[in-house]
Amino acid sequence: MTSRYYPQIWHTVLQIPCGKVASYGQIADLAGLPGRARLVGKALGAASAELAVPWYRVVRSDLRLAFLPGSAEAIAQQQHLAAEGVLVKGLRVDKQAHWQPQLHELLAQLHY
DNA sequence: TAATTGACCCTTT
DNA sequence: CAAAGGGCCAATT
Repeated sequence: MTSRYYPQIWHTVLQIPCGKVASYGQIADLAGLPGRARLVGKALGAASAELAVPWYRVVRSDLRLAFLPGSAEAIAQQQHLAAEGVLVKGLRVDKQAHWQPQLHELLAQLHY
């Protein structure tokens, strides 16, 4: 992996609480890379298993999964989410599971 | 160096 | 709700 951006993207994805999901664009913004949602996808695809990055907690902005419905990846993602109690109604994740961090929460994370 | 490619997003029809 | 069109930009070829 050659990108210098991937580490900060992974770090941000690690911030998503268990049982919650965030969108690619959201992660890009929080990682200080506004407008680079696509890069987040690349970074997740490049993340090795040892990094234990919760890639399955990242979905599209409309809360639908990024994978083709029925694909192996989509099914795996649904299983991971189900294991955390995130319900998926139809093709999209329940809005209730959308991570909406408050400013004070983010600031707390910056406690170096 | 130029063209192509995305695990995307937003607005408008 | 579905599709289209335009925008985005690092990585890859």
